[in-house]
Amino acid sequence: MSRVIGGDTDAARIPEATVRRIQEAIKELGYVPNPTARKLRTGRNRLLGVHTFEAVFPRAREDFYFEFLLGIEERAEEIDHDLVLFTSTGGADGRRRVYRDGVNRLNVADGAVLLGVAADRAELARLEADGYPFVHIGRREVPGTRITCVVPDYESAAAAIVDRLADLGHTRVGYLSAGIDEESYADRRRGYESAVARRGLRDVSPAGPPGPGGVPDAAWLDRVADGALTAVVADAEWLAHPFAEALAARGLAVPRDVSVAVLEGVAADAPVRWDCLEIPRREVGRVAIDTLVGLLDEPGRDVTDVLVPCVVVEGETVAGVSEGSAG
Amino acid sequence: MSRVIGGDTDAARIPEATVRRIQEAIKELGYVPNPTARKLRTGRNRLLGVHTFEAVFPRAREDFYFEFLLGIEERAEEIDHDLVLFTSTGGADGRRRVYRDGVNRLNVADGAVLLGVAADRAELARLEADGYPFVHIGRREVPGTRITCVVPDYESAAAAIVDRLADLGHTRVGYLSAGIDEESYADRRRGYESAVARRGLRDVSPAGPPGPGGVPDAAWLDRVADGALTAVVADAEWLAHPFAEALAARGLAVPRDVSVAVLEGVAADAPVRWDCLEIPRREVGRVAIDTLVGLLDEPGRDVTDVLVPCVVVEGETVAGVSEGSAG
DNA sequence: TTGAAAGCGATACCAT
DNA sequence: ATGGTATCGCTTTCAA
Repeated sequence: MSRVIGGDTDAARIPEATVRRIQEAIKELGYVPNPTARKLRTGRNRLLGVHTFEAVFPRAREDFYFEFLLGIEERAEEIDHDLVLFTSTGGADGRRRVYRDGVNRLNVADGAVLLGVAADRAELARLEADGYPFVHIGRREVPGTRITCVVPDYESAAAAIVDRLADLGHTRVGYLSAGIDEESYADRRRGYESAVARRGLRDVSPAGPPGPGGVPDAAWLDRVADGALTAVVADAEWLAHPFAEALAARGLAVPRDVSVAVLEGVAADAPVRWDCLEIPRREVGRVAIDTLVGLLDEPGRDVTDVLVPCVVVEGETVAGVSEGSAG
Repeated sequence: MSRVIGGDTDAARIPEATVRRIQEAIKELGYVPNPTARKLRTGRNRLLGVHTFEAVFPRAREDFYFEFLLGIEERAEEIDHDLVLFTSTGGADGRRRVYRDGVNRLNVADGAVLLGVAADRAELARLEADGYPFVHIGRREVPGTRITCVVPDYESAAAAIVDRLADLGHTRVGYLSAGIDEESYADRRRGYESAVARRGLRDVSPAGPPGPGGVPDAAWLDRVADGALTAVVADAEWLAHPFAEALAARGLAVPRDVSVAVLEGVAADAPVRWDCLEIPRREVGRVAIDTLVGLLDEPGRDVTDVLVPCVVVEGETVAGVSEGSAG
């Protein structure tokens, strides 16, 4: 009977008469397979979990989760899976946790997509150790653990931007770091540095982290004003903006004297049309689902991080090297 | 052993030593209860389904689903349940269905909250017939079936607005109907009519449905211009607006000559600050969860529709009867 | 080809 | 007080 339900009719070579007989009986009795029992037996449910370390809907209007979820829902629907939203809070601290007094709550779903700005690395490690199939949106590195991440390809994007600067004739460039010790920032920096080396550019970045408000080191700014570099790449808009203002205070203009590119997405209606990245959040969500299902179909496979390309958006803050610039 | 896990330690009067012994064994072996098996056995999962007849996230920015989901997630989290988002589409037509070739897909969850502008009544009826525990947000009446709905209390709200008009001295009032044959509109109308009767007011509503663009019948408008009534209640803002403009064209002003109240929520930044309702969407979401869980805890209970009060928002379009009005 | 039976993991009841 | 066992509904294997 399961053979008929499972659709193995061809493989098992069941007489057509029998198939019809069973199908009629099914209709007659109003038989409905029980997904829970099915899951207990086969381990599959067509349920994919989504675990966010913060509440989703209250923030859905904001960009961070929303676009990811859009892609996740979209793709899940396409491949005929449902989504389990793990919402119930774990501890009294309000932070959401995967494990509630030792129990992995995600277990009802075949696997899960995890995301959140404040992912708990200990929980990720434990999840991996338990062999639970999951994918994390955004790179999270946990020593001694290989977790599968789906990540915007910041490294390539940063390199592409440096390449573009080099193509435009810039030879002395700098990097405005957010000073945040997080994987995605490390990715950007790595892309920048490898491209700088490859193109034989001179790196004239500020030494320390930015001051309060994202204002760079004054001494370094003076060097920039003296023409020490002609282009700058910034981790974030909140770094680029004070930088541009500091330049203006010293009589320099963007992009006339210094080109500036931002390594993150910038709202289309921002006051300055920065050259920036378009972070493919929706696509990342879709890819996360596909990666997760791949993991489920081939449990043994060792999946490395999946990179989703970023689009480089040309704005009004990058230009060719001006004639007047000191060599 | 289940006794210890289930926390029935007090009831079963198990020696403290044994409890500790088992708890240590649990930790030792890394035992983790399997929610699927649990569900199979007990029928409960702490999973609540959310079925929308359209995709949620793509519309999340819009008001319709968003506020409901906010309340749903919030309350589910509070009572320690997770949410299953039923996203996978049913047929090729793109419409989402509960039943996919006969299988009730909601069965993985203990029960479900259904919502959607285009709810499929046949599916609701079948769900009810199958004995699946669910709650519908918004009133849906299906002949021969009692489905539990959680609904904004439009009827009382409409009555309250009429009461307020009566208190302000209005004796001749009218109702601008959207002409939509839907339960929530019927609720509003019923509230209006019962209050009109109770307060002994004269009903001077237009005869037919509004014309294109929500413009009322011209003959009726002329009667209004002649002072046939002093207050109007409208199903929706798109009816109130053309009405006010038609009045203006006839030299009448709102609320000087005619008071107008709208029986739905109006955006706070709307050009006109209508007297209107505040539809408690978030609270409706919360109540839906509580009602559903109540249904699960007491399967036999026959729950009637649950009404969630609307707040009447005072704007600038309702005033007392002016002296000059014809008696 | 078809039917019978074992087992997935947890709970609840009935023996001990 | 504790250990054993039937049961939830399904899939899969093994016999007939």
